[in-house]
Amino acid sequence: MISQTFLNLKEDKKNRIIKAAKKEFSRVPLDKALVSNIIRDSNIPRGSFYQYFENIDDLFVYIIDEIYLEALEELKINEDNKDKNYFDILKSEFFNVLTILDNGENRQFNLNIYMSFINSSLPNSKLIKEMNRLKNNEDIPKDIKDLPNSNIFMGLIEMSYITCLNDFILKGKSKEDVFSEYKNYLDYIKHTIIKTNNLGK
Amino acid sequence: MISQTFLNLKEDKKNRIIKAAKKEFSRVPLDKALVSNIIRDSNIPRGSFYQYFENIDDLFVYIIDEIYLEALEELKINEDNKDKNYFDILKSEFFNVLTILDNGENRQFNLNIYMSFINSSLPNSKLIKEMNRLKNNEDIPKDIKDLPNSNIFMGLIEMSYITCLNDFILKGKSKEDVFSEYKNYLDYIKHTIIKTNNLGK
DNA sequence: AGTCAACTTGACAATGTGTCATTTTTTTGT
DNA sequence: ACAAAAAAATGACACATTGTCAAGTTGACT
Repeated sequence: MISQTFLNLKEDKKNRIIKAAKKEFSRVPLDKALVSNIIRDSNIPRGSFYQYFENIDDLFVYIIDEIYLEALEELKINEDNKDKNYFDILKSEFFNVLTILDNGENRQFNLNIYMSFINSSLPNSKLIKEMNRLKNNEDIPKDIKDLPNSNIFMGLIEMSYITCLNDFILKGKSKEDVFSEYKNYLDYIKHTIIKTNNLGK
Repeated sequence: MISQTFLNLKEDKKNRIIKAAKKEFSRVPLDKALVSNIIRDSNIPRGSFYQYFENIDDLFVYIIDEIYLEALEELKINEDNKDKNYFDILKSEFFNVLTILDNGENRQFNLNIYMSFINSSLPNSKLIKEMNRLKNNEDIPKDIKDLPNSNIFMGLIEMSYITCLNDFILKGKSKEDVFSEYKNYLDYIKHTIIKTNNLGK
């Protein structure tokens, strides 16, 4: 866990460290990130670093939680899901995620974060907990939950999400292309559900 | 590239190196594997290692190509796809892959290989080239290729494959469970294709 | 001014990588 | 059979990185 000592630091010093860390996490994924670079760039002694953080993972978790949880909160506030059907909600949620990530300046940073997520288990991250919560979504409407093959097409929906996100981040496809790809998958799935189950809406 | 010098080595020495390397790649994914461990275990001097291999990736590629390409070849020979429809071929191919991987003794090894694949680009690997060739499968029957939404459900099929492989390797599910999961997805997809396109068979 | 806990610091041991000059072995030409 | 040349083997070395720790500094409170 991050130390109280770090939290108590003067804003200037704290910001220098955060800035240097962001720079390092933009350079490479967590795996390859070096404490040495961060202490050089932020101009703090080695000993201090280990006073503030248990290790580099600790700092990583602090930074991503700070950045993405904030962005996620902001989107939630602006979201209005009344009068939308389930598939439309999914689409707009995906669009929001793309919007957070589609920041030219931070593209490499986001890519490295994504790779770090794949590779590391970061049990202390609030962001990861939040993402898992979203994954085991409890907001699935009852009529869909009750369909005979519910678990299968919920699986297909999740796969589509992951695949499209992968295309965006790892294959560097544009936001527009990927969003349209996601919509196509969802429409196809929705279409087949209606055809095979004679559902309205 | 691996050096001719290594290939010319006496069997005994070569095997010692391969054995030590397999041990190391079973311990951790490529990222974390140490040359130091391999030269200690195989009892060769540091200089020799770098005489034989450019770096540790080089050795890694050699070993996985050796192991998996062989296994892949063997399966191809035994495979008889006559009189099978496309979905059944996909199922038996997936089953074969599971069979290669479902080796209790090498489970950790396989897991680490899989993680290494996700994390590293290994352009010299014949196995990776072969896998990409399989991915852009040209054996898709014409009637399926010509369907209106062909690319979408080909996408769904590929996603199912990757998801189920992930469940097997990363989530540690059993071969049986994962195979049944894969069949469910494929049957669902097949079913919806038939329903929506009125295809026979 | 004195005390004490909290904070800071950089030198250090431990561990790793890749290189290279030197030595040893093998091959080649006569 | 022997010398020269080529190939292979070797380990010390320069350099980089991590995490620790003993010693020094600070500042709040008495």
